[in-house]
Amino acid sequence: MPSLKIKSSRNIPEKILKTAIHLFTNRGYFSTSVSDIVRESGVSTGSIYHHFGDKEGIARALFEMLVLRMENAFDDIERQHDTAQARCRAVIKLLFQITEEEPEVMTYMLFVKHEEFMLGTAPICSSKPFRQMREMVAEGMDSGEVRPMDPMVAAASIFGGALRMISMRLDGILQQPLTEYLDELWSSAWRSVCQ
Amino acid sequence: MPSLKIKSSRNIPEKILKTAIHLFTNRGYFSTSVSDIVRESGVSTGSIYHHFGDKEGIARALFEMLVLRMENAFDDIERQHDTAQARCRAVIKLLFQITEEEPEVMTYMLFVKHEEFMLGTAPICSSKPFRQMREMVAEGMDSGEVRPMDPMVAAASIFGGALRMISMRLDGILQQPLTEYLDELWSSAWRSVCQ
DNA sequence: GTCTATATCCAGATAGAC
DNA sequence: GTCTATCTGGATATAGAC
Repeated sequence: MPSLKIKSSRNIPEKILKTAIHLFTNRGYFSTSVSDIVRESGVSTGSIYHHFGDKEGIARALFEMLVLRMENAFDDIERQHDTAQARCRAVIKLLFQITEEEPEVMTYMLFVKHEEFMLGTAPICSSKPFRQMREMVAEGMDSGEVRPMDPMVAAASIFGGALRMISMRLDGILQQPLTEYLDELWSSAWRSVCQ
Repeated sequence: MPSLKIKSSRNIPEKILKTAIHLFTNRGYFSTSVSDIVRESGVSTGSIYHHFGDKEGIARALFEMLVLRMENAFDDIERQHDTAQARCRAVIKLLFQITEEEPEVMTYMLFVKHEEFMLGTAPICSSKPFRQMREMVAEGMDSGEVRPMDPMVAAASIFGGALRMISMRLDGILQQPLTEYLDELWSSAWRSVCQ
């Protein structure tokens, strides 16, 4: 499984991105000024604009990078498992792990309203990783693992609980690491759609 | 069931709030200037600051009003139904109705990151309506309607799918009104936690 | 490629007449 | 209570040396 970590080498674009995701997720995009990024990263204004064009460019680069990594991770899951049940469980397990290991990555992917500052961007649930998740469920219905029902309802039922748990964990409402809830949550999720 | 509609009388604070929720949910809080509110509402800068103190005050008034209405609606549900099953279903039905009838209200309640501009505010899932939802599930576990399990996992399992459907509907991914999915979604949700 | 210094603009907020 | 006119700070972005 490829790490989703932002590589922490000393090169400048990566320093900028690391600082940006930290500030964007903790204070919010609009409450973070370029000067804040300059101060926290130690990189100059000029370099930032040289590499990313403008502030929105930083957000865009970050988003594209993280979505791509997520796509690749889901592709791996599809290769390593061949039932809908195993794939969906692996997706949830991965999402839980990322939430624990890199909460800012998960926050930026799921709970930042990108459309507000990245104009013309589709909402996150239209993105490829989300489509992959729905596709896994739809294939499970074709194969008979999942009972016949509306595909959107099925996808929401399988993944909805997990996404709620992630949200609550990131908001500090759950004390235990998500991985400790995995088995119980998965068994509930699967009961909701299995034959 | 009390309407959650913002009363559209001609008094000035209400005009301001109506315009504000529209702009905040469509463009975002930070991309909405007070001048935008002035232009769209026809109310002057001076009046806005007179009534709400500052821009954040508008957001705060809106939030408190909507949370209170939601609390009251949930109180009604608790009075009108006496099983966890009936209560949880009624909550989902209500949320679906509000999403269809007043999408901006639902967007502002659920998908706006209030912490970013209302400093010191707890995340929405710590708010009373969310606690009421979790409480309904916990009571169902005490009474034996819901099988024994972690209460947070149970709540996430029951309401997670519905919240996903709301999110997808507000993002334009679902073509049908949510009310048409209610029966199928509820049957999946309840299967995940029932005995 | 990286930096410092600076220009420009527009946001939030206020003053004070009516 | 409502309005218009105005102030001020800080934000994004650029210029140009090194």
